[in-house]
Amino acid sequence: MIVNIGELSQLSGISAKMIRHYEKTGMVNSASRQGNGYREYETRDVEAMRFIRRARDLGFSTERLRALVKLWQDGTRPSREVKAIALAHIAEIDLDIARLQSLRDDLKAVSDACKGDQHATCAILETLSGSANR
Amino acid sequence: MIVNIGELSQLSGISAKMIRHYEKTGMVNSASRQGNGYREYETRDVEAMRFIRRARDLGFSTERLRALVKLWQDGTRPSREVKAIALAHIAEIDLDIARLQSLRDDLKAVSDACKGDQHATCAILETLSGSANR
DNA sequence: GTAATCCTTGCCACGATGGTAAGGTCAAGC
DNA sequence: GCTTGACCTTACCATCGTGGCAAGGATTAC
Repeated sequence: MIVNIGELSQLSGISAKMIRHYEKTGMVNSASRQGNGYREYETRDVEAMRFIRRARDLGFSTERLRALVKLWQDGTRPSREVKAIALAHIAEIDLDIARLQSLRDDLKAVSDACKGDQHATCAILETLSGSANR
Repeated sequence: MIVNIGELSQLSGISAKMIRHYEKTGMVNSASRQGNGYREYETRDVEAMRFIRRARDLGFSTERLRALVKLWQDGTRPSREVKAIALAHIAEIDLDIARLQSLRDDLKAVSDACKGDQHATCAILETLSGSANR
């Protein structure tokens, strides 16, 4: 089954634009071309692009995605290497969550101090302008 | 007290680069210039830039930051408007956290299924390539 | 033959920030 | 008075992932 980029896009859920981008930046191998210059893809490429979409949906960065694709293509990799990438990604997300949570708590505290009525006096602005917290 | 952009940068913790950027994009009023073309700032401007830095540290987007600065400068705003911006920001962060948490859980589940040893068989790659979950 | 739909490449945009380059200005030391 | 170094100015480019648009070629359906 040979498909053009549009169909690959539909089959994988990745825009044609991004497929070309992934090719240009070396995430996937360059597609072979038909006589008219159109890229041609076969089943294996559809699988690869679906792989990439699922990994992308799990939030893997381009860099890690690149490594994952490489390992996926290498039938002899130890699963340890794959897992290491996944764990690193999880650790990063945990950090992001903690950071956001702390930010959220700070923000909540600041916000709670503000009455939020029709008066001009606002604890939030006071905190931000430093008149309250220093 | 009149200071140049470098000193304003030090006093506020915002790079000179970004101060110019904020001016160009209308976040703050254009600074008046000295005879030599240098921007000149006074106490009020230092306060404004500190205000911006604190809000930025709390993760406010440029758009919301712009609104906050405006309200800060308007002595007659009802605190309700300020609080609305803060609450919207909090709600957004809550969404971000929930999204990350869900992502993290999915990732953890996928990762846990992988032995992570020296063998090539890898549940993570199988999940991503769709051979396991559909 | 024409219209519609695909494909190609290339350039510009986003948001927040940093880098770098090329040049003007100022203050201090000789 | 001249050099040096630190500061200031503007302008352009880069990031990262994605979309948009434009100009043009190819294909397909009528």
